Amino acid sequence: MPELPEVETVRRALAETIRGRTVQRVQLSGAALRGERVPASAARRLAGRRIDTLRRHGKYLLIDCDGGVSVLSHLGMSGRWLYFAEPPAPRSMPHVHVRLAFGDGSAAWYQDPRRFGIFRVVETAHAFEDPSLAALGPDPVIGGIDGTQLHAAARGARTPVKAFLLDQSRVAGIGNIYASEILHRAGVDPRRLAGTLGAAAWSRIAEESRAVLGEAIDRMGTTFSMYRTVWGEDGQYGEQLRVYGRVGEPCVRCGRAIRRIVQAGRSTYWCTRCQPAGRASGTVVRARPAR
DNA sequence: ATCCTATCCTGTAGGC
DNA sequence: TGCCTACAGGATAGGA
Repeated sequence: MPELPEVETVRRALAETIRGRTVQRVQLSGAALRGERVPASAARRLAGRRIDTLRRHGKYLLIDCDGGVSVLSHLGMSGRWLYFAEPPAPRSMPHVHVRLAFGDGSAAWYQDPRRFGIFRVVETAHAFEDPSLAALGPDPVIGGIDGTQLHAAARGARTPVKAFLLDQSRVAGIGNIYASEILHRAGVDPRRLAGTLGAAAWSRIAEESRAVLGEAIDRMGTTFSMYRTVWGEDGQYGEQLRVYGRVGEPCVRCGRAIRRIVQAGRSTYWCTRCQPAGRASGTVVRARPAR
């Protein structure tokens, strides 16, 4: 569910709310997250720690505490971090797997119905050696990406450009919603093989990646169904989506009906007129000879 | 080596 | 209303 803009929104909100607070008590549901049971030692290592810094790379969140300990968090499809100045009764809210209670009575809870997320306690100094983080490509918002870099990385790649953008080892943070949005704005057919795209297309993709992700962060992300901010609010970028989830609706640029296809088991939305098969390849489309 | 598929889960939307 | 199916923002172990 949550992609880079949603995780960044969560990061900023947690920095506002829980930074500087001291964890007084940690409660675990005991359930496994992504098949990995959160060990009781995780709770022991966090108790008494003060939250110092909140970092993000791609869709991963790092909550750095004093004492050289960090939480590595990934929201999977349905994960949420919620902040409460005054937490509700635990039983009123299902699927909460981690409860951090702070000294001042406030709390941060990690809720994840589908349990595809990650919650690990790692050493801050070695956080990026965790296999999940070590495998990530550059973050388009933190370090930035440019077309030249993407063009070089895609050399020889036979995977469709849509799947290429979803590959977190290539670029970290783009998910299924924003991949469709970026390709629409860049005017690139999602079915094109990544290795066949030219410099101009990659330049547009890099530029639109920054633009789309930045605008989505400004609007606190996209609430398509389950994502919420730490205060339980909807993200507002959904109104700005040009193609995602809009099958059959007219393209905002040209009016042609948006189409949906399935690539690698996931929905892709695109406009056949604004994202023509030939354009990104540099093929010159000649006017049909007059008859 | 590089691809796509199936899979882990629950919640929700839509058809009948 | 209720039941059923399809699908969902992710990642990854497998098989082709």
